[in-house]
Amino acid sequence: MGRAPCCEKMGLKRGPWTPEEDRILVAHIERHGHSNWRALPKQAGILRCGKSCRLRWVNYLRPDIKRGNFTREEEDAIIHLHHMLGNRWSAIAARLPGRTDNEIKNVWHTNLVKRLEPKPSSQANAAPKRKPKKLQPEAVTVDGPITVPVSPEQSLSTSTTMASSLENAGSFTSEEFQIDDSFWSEMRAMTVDSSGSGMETEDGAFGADGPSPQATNDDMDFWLKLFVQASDTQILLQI
DNA sequence: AATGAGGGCAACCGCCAGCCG
DNA sequence: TCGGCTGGCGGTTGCCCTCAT
Repeated sequence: MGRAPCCEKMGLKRGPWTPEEDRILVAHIERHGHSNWRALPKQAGILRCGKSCRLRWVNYLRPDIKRGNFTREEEDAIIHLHHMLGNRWSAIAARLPGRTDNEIKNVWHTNLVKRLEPKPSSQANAAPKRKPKKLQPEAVTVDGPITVPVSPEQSLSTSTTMASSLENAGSFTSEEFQIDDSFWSEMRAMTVDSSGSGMETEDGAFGADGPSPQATNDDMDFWLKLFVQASDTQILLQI
């Protein structure tokens, strides 16, 4: 079958979206929905291909998208989910309300990969060459092993379903495994208890030396233990 | 103040799976 | 059952911004 012609072959616009294009797209979707992405640009009067419109909407214009920096909890969740799901960014994004797969993918490749890379000992304590582009006001790092989100709404405060990831790990179903706001409170409290596990450190979730294979196993154990412990108050587990 | 390097992120590309006629 | 169409996904690219020199 023939591949659909791309934007440039059809004389359609490419590249960054203008505010005007954004406005038209949002207005059209709010009015008519997006039942057919291919027909949408023509109906809305946008000189873009449907794919481009969809991407723009999904990754940027959707009203439920949470802009701004990732909290430490979110980053830890990404690391954990990636550990279980691999590069299934959409599956990971589905468990992080307000975050898109593209955003998570970017964060993974720009921040978290480095965070998880084993650091050479000579550089382990070296100052970063560059300062972070943006500060993260919503994540307060303290001297101890704990980080505390300032705003629950900016962490994973909305009801977060981690069911599918756990389904992949086995034993759980969507209906049986729901995490709500207090989950992270539980987690933080337990993080203090399990400070010996090396999960949370000032430098990162896996300790300043990065994850050794053993650390990776410990990480898995940590999360499993965490889920089981949390089940007393918030989570129903059926094993 | 100028400039080169590096990082972050939006957008594109190409493939795949599912739906429908 | 088959082929075409569409939406969705993951990988990659390239521009722009920031920082160090």
